[in-house]
Amino acid sequence: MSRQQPKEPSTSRLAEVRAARLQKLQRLRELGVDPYPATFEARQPIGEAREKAPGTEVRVAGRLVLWRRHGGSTFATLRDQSGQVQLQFRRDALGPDRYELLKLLDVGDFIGIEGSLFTTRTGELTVEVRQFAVLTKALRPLPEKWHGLTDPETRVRKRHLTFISDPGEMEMLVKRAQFVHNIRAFLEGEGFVEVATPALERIPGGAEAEPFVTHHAALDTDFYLRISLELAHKRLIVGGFERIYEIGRVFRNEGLGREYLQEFDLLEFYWAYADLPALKRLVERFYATVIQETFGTLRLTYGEDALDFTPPWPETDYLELFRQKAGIDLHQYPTAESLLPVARKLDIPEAVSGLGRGRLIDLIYKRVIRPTLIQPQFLVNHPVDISPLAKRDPKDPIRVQRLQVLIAGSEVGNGFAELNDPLDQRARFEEQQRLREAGDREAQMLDEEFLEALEYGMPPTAGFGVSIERWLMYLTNSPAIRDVVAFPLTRPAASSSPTEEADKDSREA
RNA sequence: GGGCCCGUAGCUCAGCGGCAGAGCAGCGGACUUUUAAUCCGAUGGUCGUGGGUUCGAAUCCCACCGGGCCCCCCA
Repeated sequence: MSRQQPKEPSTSRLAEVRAARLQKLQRLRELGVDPYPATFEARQPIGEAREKAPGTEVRVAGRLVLWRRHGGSTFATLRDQSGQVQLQFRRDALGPDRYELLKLLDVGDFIGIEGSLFTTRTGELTVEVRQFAVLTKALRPLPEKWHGLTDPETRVRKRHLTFISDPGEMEMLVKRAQFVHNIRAFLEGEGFVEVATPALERIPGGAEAEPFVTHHAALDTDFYLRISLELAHKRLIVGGFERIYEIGRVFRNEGLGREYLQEFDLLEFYWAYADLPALKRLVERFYATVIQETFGTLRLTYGEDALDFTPPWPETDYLELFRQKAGIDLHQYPTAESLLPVARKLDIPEAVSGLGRGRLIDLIYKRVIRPTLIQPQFLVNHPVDISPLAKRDPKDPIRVQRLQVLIAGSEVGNGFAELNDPLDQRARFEEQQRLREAGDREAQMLDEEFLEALEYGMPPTAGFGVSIERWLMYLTNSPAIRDVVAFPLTRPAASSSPTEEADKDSREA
């Protein structure tokens, strides 16, 4: 990509370091050493090499992370993903010419080495290097070897440096991979088929959230990025699928916060002919199995709280909860107008007229009630106002057949007996549409295609959804949800910072 | 979007109205079992950006940019 020698920024320490490394690079080439060879054959992971007995020949490769030069003997620390090991280079073993080459290496370079294992008198397992090869010359210095990289902004903007200076950070992503693998394994084992549905939609549905807008050039048409997987999945159920799931990236145009991402992986599954009690049993088993297999235990802690995922989990009644924790009997407040003064009395400034009854209930719930629900539990019997896609409870039509999984005061799973009455669904969309027109940007849009599909008939179906990241955040005791993703969203960096200028110079050269 | 705090060398940090500092890394040198190796020497700055106050600003004030925490909001 870069065509010639990059131009140097005139006045920075970074530029000097880089110039010195470029000179070493040039020198290597003059000596006939390829600083970027294609391969290093027959390498073994350092972690494996460390298991061998002293005297064994090993062949390992990795990044140089520390140098200790002592005249005719040089110690270094070499690291790969499996671990690190000390190297010793000796002038009398390598010969003066090869030993001189070490001067052209820096911390940060990748090298491959061959040598024999021994233990130093201080007990450190070490490879005495017989041969070495440059695998990649690095041009920029690594973060400080002792303090590492602590600036939170740099850590999030330059994730590669975070992983280099703090290899433990990689474990989160490895854990996530295992977690997702275990989720798939469980659902496949239950006969669920993985499907893939479009992220570009004309009408984003299935959740209450503000969507991102994008544009298709050839069609000259705006599309939305999906905010959930739900409506496409239900159309598949209409089509005859009985057990489907997807782990799909969804996008929500909302603020940044410790519990929120702008894009995240949503797991949803739909299960035809299953009712809410069956769903509940499955979800309990699902969580317990996946957690046990990923973490080896069902007892985890989040912050101050000890969480126990051992089934069965308690079941909490939504309306009863309002009576107990807030002293509100929701049956007494059938309209938004009657509920509004109650919300205002609870000191909820966002409660304003124009909001629907459902939003008011949701606000009271999220502000006053949910923070008190710590242990894993099912929240059931939600009012119909806050669940426009769930089936009504035949015994009490103002409630729906829904279950939410709550962990540490947060929603970590949401299941429904899905609404399959096309006329009821149309009426609820129309109510949402009315709220939308009244200014609620998170109210759902009416999706005519979906309604038409429902008119062909969807069998009774249970559905469930959970954010992989939110779930993992609570399981791994992470203070912020961005801690469980590789590259969380950042604002564009200011172009005027010195670091940025240096970056720009090297790109433009 | 609101409140509080932060931004000084590639990295980690001092300095908080009077010459821009240290450690690590880098450069030169000594050193063949070190462990953040050690020792000697030379070097390194748009003090986030812009404006203002002042004889004088990294330091005080204002705005902006970026970040962190707490509210708020969508799993």
